[in-house]
Amino acid sequence: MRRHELTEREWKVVEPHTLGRLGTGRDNRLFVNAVLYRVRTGVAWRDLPERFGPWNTAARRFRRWAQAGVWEALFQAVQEPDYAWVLIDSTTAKAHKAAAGPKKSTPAAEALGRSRGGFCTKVHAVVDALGNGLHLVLTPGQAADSPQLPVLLAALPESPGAVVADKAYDTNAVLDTLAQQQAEAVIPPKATRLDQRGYDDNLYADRNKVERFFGRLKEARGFATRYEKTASSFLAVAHLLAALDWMR
DNA sequence: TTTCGCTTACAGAATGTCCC
DNA sequence: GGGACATTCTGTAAGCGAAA
Repeated sequence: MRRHELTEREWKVVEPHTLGRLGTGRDNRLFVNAVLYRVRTGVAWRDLPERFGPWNTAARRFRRWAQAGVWEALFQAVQEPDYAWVLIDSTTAKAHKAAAGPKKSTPAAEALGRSRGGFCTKVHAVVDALGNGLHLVLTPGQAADSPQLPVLLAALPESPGAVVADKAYDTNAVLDTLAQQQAEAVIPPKATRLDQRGYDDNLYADRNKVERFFGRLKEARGFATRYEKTASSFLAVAHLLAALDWMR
């Protein structure tokens, strides 16, 4: 087995979710390994090693699978969440110049925007009590964090016991959402709040798990820097990495 | 002669399209 | 699903004329 390739155990999990008819097309495992190689090393599609076949074919197949929801389905299938509490945060991925969105779309529609650090995409995530990814959302880099919290929670099949997030999420709208879901808000109040409400600081100390989740994903150069023009392709990269993170 | 500002051409990358 | 090629985008370098 070469570096970056799927282990036997990982392939057994991934294989049921792959597309393609038997007897046609190239080896699905070889293809998934090609995607992993690219995502983890950050090489351009056209620089894909020859052992993976024509780069163009692999690139297009990756997009087809992304549009068919294969990578997202895999991400959802591997989850065995602990909803005792969830942690929410965001990170930014600087966009490579080649990631400028396709002409038929707009930068905002492809989750691209200017922020500190330049042209970038913001990745919002909710992870379970053990620090495993549950749902991911992309927005342009300048987008605020707090409006995405309800979006992330709405994607969960059940309401968590508590939600842990940093001060950026201390808004009335967020607190209302959590109250409606009967989830404890473990969010420090902003310094400007007149009501400096208390929160469970022991649980808040657990917030590093979502930071570590991003850290693990960012070990892949293809996630730390966005090379994809479309949001769907970049989200597919994130889904694949988050799925493999569950198998670690 | 140098500097500035503008335009143009090109390179390099991901994605789209046609056809099989 | 695959092969070949086209399209579209940004950054950069080169070319050019005007002004200092």
